[in-house]
Amino acid sequence: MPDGTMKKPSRIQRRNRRAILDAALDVFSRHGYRGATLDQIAAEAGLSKPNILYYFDGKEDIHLTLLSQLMDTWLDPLVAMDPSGDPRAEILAYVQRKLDMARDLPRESRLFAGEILMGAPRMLPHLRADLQPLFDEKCALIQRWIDDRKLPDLDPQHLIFSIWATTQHYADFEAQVDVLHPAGVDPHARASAHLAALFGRMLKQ
Amino acid sequence: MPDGTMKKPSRIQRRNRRAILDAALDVFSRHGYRGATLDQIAAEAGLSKPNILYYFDGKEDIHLTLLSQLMDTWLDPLVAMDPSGDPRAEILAYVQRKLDMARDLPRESRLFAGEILMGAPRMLPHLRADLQPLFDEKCALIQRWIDDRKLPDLDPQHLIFSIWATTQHYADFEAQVDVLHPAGVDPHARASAHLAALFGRMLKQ
DNA sequence: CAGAAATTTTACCATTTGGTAAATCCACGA
DNA sequence: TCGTGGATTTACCAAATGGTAAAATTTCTG
Repeated sequence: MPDGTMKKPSRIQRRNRRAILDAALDVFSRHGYRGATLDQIAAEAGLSKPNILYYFDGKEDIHLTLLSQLMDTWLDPLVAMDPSGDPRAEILAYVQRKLDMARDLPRESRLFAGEILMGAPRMLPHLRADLQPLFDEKCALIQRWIDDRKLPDLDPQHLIFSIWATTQHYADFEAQVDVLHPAGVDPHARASAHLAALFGRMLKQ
Repeated sequence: MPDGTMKKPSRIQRRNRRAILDAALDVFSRHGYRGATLDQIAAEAGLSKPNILYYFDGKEDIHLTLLSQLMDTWLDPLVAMDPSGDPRAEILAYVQRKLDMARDLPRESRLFAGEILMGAPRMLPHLRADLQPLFDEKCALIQRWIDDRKLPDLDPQHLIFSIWATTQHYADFEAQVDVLHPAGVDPHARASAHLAALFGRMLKQ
């Protein structure tokens, strides 16, 4: 059993754990936690069900491993918001990074969205441990910028909520966007310009 | 079997169908389609499982009935956007109505969100039949307003996407908002002011 | 009230699904 | 090359779950 022990993982272990997590990300993001089955994950990973249970303690272990591993990637764009940069440019760059992530990592976005939508039963501790401190820190940073008259008076918390909502919308509600968006135009380019205008105006003195 | 026939439903039928749909809305919105069980719905409705299958053809029938019945309510705020009203006021009023709905009907919001998030497997026809024509109509209306110089140049489609995203965020991602939002302040009032500012600036000439 | 119709319960069933035990296979270092 | 530990498969199991048949009960109607 590769779990529990602190031995360095073998080549086979690394390969298979990666394959399982990648398959699981696919299946969980498309069907949700309850809708996903170990058989689906096993099939997509090219392994047998007992074999994936050789690498993970169970369905919940896979899900939780995914969530924790992806948390860092997910928070990176916010971490990169630089206190020494120009406030307006920093926030607008953050919007674009988040939008790029929605395009490049839609599975990750939907995985998190599904978990939050169901009340974050398995992720609440992670939210409090990882997300909340970062969120508070960046809210305080924006508030400082406001106090220094470098930004107009606005609500840092709800500004960040709106950035999350508008950018992740393109990944999480892709099915709806696809139905409504006219074919032939690049939704990402349009979204990018639209969000730049929306938040650009909001941040203007 | 009350289904199929066109007889007018009895008092008992109306009462029990309502109880089932209300219970189902609760359970589906909290656990998603796959995560919800007929036993849970039955328990919450105060009926036995075979009894709810006397009123509905199955789990999918309940889910589909809910989605269709709620579609009208869901689209009402957009329908109410008046072509003869003041453009800026109409759109800002729409934002507030959507935000109020996220507060007053969070179960409905999460039900739709879950369905869309999973690729809208049971709702795609409804989206094309009900949502798309309305969406196109209102996009055209906003475009007319822009052409008439009553609104600044903006992207109608993505403006509506952003309104949906920011307002529904408070219902769909409530678990996250609850973790991050400071206790003791009314998130709805703050959100209302924030969104009024965000979209108000966007719509200013 | 009597009978019919509608409603509800009891007792099931088949499938799916997360998970396990044990046998088997295989890679790799001595 | 051989043996050992890691990796994989085979054959299961118990619980959960969507659904059904038919009996029993309640409600409605004349």
